[in-house]
Amino acid sequence: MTDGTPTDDTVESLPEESRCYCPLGGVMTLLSRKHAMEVVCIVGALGPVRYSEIETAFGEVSSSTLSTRLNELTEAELLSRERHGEIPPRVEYELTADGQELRERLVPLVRWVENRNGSLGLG
Amino acid sequence: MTDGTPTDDTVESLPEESRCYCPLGGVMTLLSRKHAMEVVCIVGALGPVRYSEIETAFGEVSSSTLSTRLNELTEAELLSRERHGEIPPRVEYELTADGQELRERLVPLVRWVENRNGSLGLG
DNA sequence: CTGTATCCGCGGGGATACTG
DNA sequence: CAGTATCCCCGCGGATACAG
Repeated sequence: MTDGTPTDDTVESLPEESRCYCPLGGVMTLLSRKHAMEVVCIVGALGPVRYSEIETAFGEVSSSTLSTRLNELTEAELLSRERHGEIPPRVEYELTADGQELRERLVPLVRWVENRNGSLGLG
Repeated sequence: MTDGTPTDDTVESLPEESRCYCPLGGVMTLLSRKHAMEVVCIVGALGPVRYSEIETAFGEVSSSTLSTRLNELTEAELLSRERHGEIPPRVEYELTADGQELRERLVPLVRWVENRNGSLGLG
């Protein structure tokens, strides 16, 4: 999208041997951790955002967990951490280019899930 | 897609208040469980598929875990279970209409992740 | 073949306290 | 403010045995 990566994966166009059924590691494992997708969405939606703002956007998440998630995503280069290093400390998180590409794939999924949560009684 | 649900969620068109940063429950929690997304992809890719075929498609997954995942997804009406009830028992899993909608959102995500796994050393 | 039942270990994640 | 360190517990998920 930003780099010419093909994104026209309409399901109909996928060949039988679409390589879906292979062991997914790394990022997929990361994304399966609690609140990981939400963090990506929040940071994407709120733009450059501070730690406490993310914390507030969540109703429920402990600081340790959020911190861990943030580090993992930053480590995976999905998030960038910018320190405006003075006192009081000011740090801003933002999606990297890769993070935005991820979010583009995440948003349709999340929105679809939200709709289902609403229409059925699954939430 | 099959029912007129809007699917044109290009990120650019999303307003600032895109409701991404809300507590996601139910299906999202389910999808965050181990191998859940893979199961959806496998069943989608392999069409009506038997238990043992799914088990084989995974290199590593215990029968209990697979069984649990299958039940959860069926319970959520993302999968359908069809019993051709004789002996030997023959059961086939298939995506429901909802399951296919989900898979449509999952495939771009999964494929993108796979590419990253390949290009970086994250897998 | 298609699962379920049981046991159990490991680690994810919450709470809390504390630091730069 | 922006986290990290620690403790601890729950529950996910693997292994195994067994059932319809």
